[in-house]
Amino acid sequence: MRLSRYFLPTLKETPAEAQIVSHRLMLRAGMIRQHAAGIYNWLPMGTRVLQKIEQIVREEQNAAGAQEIIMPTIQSGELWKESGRYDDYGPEMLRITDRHERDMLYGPTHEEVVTDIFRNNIKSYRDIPKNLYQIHWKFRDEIRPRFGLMRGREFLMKDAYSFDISYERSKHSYNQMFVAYLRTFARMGLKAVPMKADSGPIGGDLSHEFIVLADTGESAVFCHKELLEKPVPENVDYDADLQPIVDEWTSLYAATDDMHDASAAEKLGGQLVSARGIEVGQTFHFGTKYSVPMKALVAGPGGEEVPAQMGSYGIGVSRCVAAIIEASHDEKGIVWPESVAPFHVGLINLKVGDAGCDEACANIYKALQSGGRDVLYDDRDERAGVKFADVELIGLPWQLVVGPKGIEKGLIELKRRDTGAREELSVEAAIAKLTASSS
RNA sequence: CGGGGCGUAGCGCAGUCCGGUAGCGCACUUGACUGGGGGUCAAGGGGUCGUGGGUUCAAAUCCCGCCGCCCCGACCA
Repeated sequence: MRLSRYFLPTLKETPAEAQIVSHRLMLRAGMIRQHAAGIYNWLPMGTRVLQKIEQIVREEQNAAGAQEIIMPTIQSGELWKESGRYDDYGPEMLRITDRHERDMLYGPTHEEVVTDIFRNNIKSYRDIPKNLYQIHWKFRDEIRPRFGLMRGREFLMKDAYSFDISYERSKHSYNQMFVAYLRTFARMGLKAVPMKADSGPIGGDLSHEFIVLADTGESAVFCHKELLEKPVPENVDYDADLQPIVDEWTSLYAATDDMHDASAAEKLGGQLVSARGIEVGQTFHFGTKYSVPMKALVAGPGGEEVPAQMGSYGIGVSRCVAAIIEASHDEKGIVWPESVAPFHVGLINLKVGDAGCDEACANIYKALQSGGRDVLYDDRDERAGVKFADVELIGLPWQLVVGPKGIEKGLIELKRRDTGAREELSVEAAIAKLTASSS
């Protein structure tokens, strides 16, 4: 993409309403603009990152055996009356009446709808397990939206729902999502620690919040130091027994504020990490909470009808964008992990109009693109300082700097955003280096 | 919803106390000079001062209502 043609309204100064770093940087880097309290427009730069994250989530969900569907954003209130939540949910649910005075709502979550899909189409234990997920927009009319995307009212969420014949079997579905989450967040460059969560009135131990440590986190969290360094599982066979992996991750102490056991944590001594955390995902087994009232029954091997055992698994996709920035930025701006960066390389032409620079940049631009790299080519007729500041603000992993002095010697500069390391090399060597590894 | 703060040009702000017809920096436009880390010089454009009403010869400024945004709290991916 040529920057001169790209819609990228960067800001030198921080808008007054933005208090936390991710919100500030997203506004300054031209990723988002606020539409109303807790509701945002996603501009091209933000959209690219959001889609990168979405794709990682999608790939890992698919690998774990979940199947993507799309459910409506506007739902019928009838289903919610069936489950009993229409009256329970409260003002957080945005209620709408259509022209025929029917009760509708903008979905804050989709247990009812997915349960309805399930019961209408699945009748036998032979047809399950099933895990259905979607990635789309939810609306929750928060009392107080704040912190930009961190607590918006409208947000992009991945929500998966598993259906099993028995509690024992549903544990496997739960474990599949648990392991998929470990991998998903790691691929985004996030260190997300699974922490025991309050599973509410249902009880049981099958609920975890996946927490990213960051100073601006909304809640206090505590965990064993080792959890932050633990490598995530590779080449997972999701049909195999995943319990050992889950046990390995859940045997070390980790708890959010409301689940914190001070005396247990004390025993860790110097191994205890006490920090703030951002919740980026949650896994939750809720059994027959919806399948019983909504009559989502399947015939078991003996012909008896039993309610499906269900679980739900959420990832705050748009929140992840903010969480990644909270976890990865410096005084100059965002430092994107390569896997979610909107572009791989920022190509800076220091002297637009100089024949040598223009030609070298055009060649590099073309070569990198055919090598599968996303390149943001700063071909604006601007001073060097402006260009460097912008490229660093938007946080691309690599900078390629092409200037007349270097070109005379056949050299350009390659710089990493995260380490600041820079080297001078030939055009060919730079292209080779940037197209070598896949990411 | 309780408490606090803010609304003046795209962004950051001054002016409000003490009423006299709107200003600064950045951004933007044009030209020249420039060119290796948020340029220089010159000339420009852009604002019903959130909104409705009131007081007054006169309101960004004083009074009343409303709307919006931000922060702390209760609530939450």
